[in-house]
Amino acid sequence: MTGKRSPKVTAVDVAERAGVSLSAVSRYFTPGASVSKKTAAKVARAAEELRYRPNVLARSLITGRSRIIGLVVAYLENYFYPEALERLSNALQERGYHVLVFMASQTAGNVDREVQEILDYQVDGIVVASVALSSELTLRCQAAGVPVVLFNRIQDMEGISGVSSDNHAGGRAVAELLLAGGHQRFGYIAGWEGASTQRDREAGYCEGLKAAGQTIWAREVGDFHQETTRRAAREMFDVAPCSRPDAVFVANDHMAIAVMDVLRFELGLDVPRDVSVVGYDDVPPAAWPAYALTTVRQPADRMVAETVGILLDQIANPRIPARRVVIEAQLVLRRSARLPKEVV
Amino acid sequence: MTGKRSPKVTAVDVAERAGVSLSAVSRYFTPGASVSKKTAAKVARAAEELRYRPNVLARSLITGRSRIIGLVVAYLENYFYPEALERLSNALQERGYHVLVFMASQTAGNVDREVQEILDYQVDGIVVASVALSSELTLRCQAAGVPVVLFNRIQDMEGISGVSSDNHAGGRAVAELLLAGGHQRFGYIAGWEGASTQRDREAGYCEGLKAAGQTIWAREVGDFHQETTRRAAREMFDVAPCSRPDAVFVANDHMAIAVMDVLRFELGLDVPRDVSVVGYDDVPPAAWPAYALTTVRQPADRMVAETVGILLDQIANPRIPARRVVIEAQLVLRRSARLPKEVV
DNA sequence: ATGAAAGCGCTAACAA
DNA sequence: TTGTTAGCGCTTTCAT
Repeated sequence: MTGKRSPKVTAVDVAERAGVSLSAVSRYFTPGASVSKKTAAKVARAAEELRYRPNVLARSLITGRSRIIGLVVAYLENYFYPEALERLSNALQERGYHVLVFMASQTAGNVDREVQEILDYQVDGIVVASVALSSELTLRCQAAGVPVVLFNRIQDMEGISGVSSDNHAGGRAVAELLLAGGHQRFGYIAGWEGASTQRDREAGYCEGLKAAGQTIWAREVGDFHQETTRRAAREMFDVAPCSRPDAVFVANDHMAIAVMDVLRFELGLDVPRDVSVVGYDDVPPAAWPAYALTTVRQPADRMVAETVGILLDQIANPRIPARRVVIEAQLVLRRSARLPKEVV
Repeated sequence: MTGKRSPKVTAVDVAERAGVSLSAVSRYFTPGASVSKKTAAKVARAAEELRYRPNVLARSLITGRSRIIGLVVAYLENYFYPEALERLSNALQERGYHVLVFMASQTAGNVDREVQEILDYQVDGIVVASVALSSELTLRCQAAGVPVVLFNRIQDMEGISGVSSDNHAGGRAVAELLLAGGHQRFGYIAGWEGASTQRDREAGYCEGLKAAGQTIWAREVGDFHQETTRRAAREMFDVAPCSRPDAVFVANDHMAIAVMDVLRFELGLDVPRDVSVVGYDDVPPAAWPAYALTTVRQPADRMVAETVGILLDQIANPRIPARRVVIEAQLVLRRSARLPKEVV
């Protein structure tokens, strides 16, 4: 078999061979168009023999629909995102869409160029994971009639849909758990401070502490980044035992795992005897027995389902207003945080 | 600001406003075309005011190049792949390409439908990660003139490029390490047996053992899947101490981590005192101190660079023959495997 | 360096 | 139900 490259087979070729018109071929490949059984059979046969497949790009030039969804994503090293990506892609694939990936430059703020490029591809919709959009860009998407859904982020901007878990309630639940566990000195390791998720988690945590007359005892910033987080953890815990927190809430699991490693392997502390650690997300490694991380579960499946739902609704009917969906987040109790006596 | 959707701005609109011809606009947006400074300025201005951007889909209809690379991927829960995907996408983005993702149905073999769909999008090239292709499909891609590169898999089929690490040598190096560590009973937990990576790693391991007059003492299959692997580990290690392996090579890190957890937390064994564990890939969690997994590093960066290199070469010149690249894999020594005395 | 015109592969009126 | 025709938004000869 030589590597000879056959000339491109078009619908015209199929039409000729089948002895029908170009439109007949087009109709055969358009779901729900009217073709008689007889012509359908003729087209089917010719198409099969010629190994013809419609060119979706040419099609979308006319229909105005590319069946491509642009996805902007930044932190694939946070294992919440690969999982979300897999589910998102699968859900969209089932409905005949596909995902075009755009990696956001790690340097925040530069998402704008990516989004512009996405628009160039005539995508039918955009999912932005874990980053925010400038209002300028938002406007552009709206002008282009391309719906945008923020995944795992909420933005108070007209016309921008968003799906997230209830970060505020989640943060508050962590505070209550830690309080009930009889802890005294509460640490917090923040994610990147520009992120709404980070802010909401922290606000909920503080509010929960405050309701019990407590406040944060120590605070560091980990920027959603493991190395930065390790430094933050050393800063917070490599001190005299009496001034060291006995509980710490870390803005996500990815960082919390780094914190646990520093605590146990660098500082020789026991988790949870010396320090309770709680994360956020419930990524798969949080469930690995070596960590058994108590955390707040973000239901990726439901978040993806909502994201897809909003997006497809808006594609089908552009006049549907933007929706912001906040999904309940559940505490997942494992071994990294001391429990109140009664619960045990 | 109302959500009014502006009518689509085309190159004709820009031409009119700039007082030039359609071709002038096209040339302005075509790198390396001849436009005078004066017209360029006029077009630039009009385009800016109208917020015009070329429609890449319409362009590719003519040029025959979509600047889209199709990626078929299956196991995003193996953290080797998110990392690879991120690097791949970044590398391609730098060269003006973008990745269209196709999740392969978990049931192997059905990749064919995905690849066909990819072809429909007129992609310029295809990367297939972690799965094999039928010869039928391979032929189709060739006929369509679309180069295919297998990532992390090698297939002995004419016209199919592939990039992988040296799985055979890697497996052999593991055997030698374990032998040097003074182990006596060698276990192996296999990945999915249809995978060439799995077969090569096992073959190398066996060969290494054989060279020292040893053989595999116990063997189970984990299918690249954590739950299956946990069962396999119980089967292998929940036996009388005298008949239990004192070293085990697991076909990848994702599985090796599950094995370590079963060993330590279910069976109460110490790693590496009771059992040495070695994995393959060197995914980020392998370096987390809680595992400190000795493993074989697959250099994702180099593998991606080679993949992109082959792909772009073949896109640029379709007559370039398929290339198979095998990249050296390095042993990474951590704490999960006992070391020979001299090395310590 | 520029414009006119042809056409990429397809769908969507419109007539028949 | 079927075929004819006119484009979708752009690039690319070919003249000028």
